[in-house]
Amino acid sequence: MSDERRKFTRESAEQRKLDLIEATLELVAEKGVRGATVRGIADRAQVTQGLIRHYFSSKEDLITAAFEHHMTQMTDLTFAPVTQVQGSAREQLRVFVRSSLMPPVVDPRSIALWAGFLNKVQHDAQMKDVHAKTYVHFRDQLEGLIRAALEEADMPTEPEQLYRLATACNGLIDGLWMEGGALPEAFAPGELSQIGLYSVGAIIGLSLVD
Amino acid sequence: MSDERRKFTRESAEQRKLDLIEATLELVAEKGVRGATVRGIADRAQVTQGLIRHYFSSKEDLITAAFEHHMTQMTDLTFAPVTQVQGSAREQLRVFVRSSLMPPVVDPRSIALWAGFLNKVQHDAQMKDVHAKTYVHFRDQLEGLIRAALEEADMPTEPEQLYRLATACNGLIDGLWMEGGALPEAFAPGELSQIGLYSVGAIIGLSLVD
DNA sequence: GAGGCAATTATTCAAGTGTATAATTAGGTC
DNA sequence: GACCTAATTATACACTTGAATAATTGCCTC
Repeated sequence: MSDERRKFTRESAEQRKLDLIEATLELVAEKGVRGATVRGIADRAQVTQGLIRHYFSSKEDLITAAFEHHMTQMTDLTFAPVTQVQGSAREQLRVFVRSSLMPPVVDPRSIALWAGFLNKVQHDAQMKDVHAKTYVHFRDQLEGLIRAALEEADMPTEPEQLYRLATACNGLIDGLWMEGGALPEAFAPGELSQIGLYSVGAIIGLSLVD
Repeated sequence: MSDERRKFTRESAEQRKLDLIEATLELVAEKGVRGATVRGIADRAQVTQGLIRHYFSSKEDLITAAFEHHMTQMTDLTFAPVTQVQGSAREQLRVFVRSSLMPPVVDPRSIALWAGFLNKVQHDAQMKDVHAKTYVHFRDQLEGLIRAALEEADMPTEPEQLYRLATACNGLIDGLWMEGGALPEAFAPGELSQIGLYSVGAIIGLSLVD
């Protein structure tokens, strides 16, 4: 019959896994890890629940894969703007701070995912490792940008002091990121970036505002 | 018979509610809201599950009560040290920043609770309201301390600028608080407080380090 | 275009979930 | 010391959960 529909179409393993991971992230953001049920995920990805077990050995496995995918994505999103800047070290630092405090990095969904995964992160060794590595990477990149900007301005800094500056700026950015995502209506567009630039500049003693 | 044990003992409504709320908070911190089941909560509080319905109209109701209890407790914990200081405005600000970045305010459990409740906060109007009010209260108190310290130092500041300073310091404290709770082993005791004092001082232009 | 096999769906299962209702019993009152 | 009522336990129910297995079926190969 001409109106007979395929009951399903086959997809490549990569595509199907990606579909399942993205559906998982949506649901984790909405309801947390325990609220992201295999049936809910399958529905969201428009497949039946049995397929999940075909691609992932367990729900745990899928959750871990989704977490790693998300962390990689966030890292890429955060550092992409900087790699496209050819300007001075100060300009690179400015771009980094600004883009870290704007959409799409600042986003209620990101916060919801961070919160949704935290329990797992605190209990699962593998996820804890990924989380710590991502944090250290972010902090180290920031420290490198700060060091370059200070050297460029003829303000060489002791390693220990540099560590403190980077930790402080990292905390500031994370805190503003969190507040921007948790209370989106509390800040005007660009406000967080402005506050971030001013404050990072104040902390490191090198103004980042024009 | 002399060895016959009471099958249960009656408690006042306040005590039982508090027991249930504390058991709830423990489980939310450990497993999130959905992982805090009525049976698990009842076990933890050493009662049977039916009793929960006797004191709370639903699990939802208990969760909300636990959240409000926790937020009140955190607020008290945060502001108690300041109220016991009679020193200068600068000294009060120092105490506030320092104690906000030390145990028991900085604590993995607090972060876990924050994360565990976030989903509910984002979806439940009542909880969103409590959350926003707590945030605003914290920010306003901080702004007041900053204003007083700056006035005391003969550095009067425009309201708009003051708002920006308070938001930045608030973000900094929240970010360091989050990192201290999420990565406890990454910071030595007192390290976060030291970094916080230095950075808040840098942001507001009034050193808080001796 | 016929096989064949892996991708996908369909069904089943035991355990856990919140809620509702019935059955006990502790502990104050007279 | 016998009520007697509210606190507490005990039991039941309908539904959801992750996982396991069986049954289909799309699509590539020859």
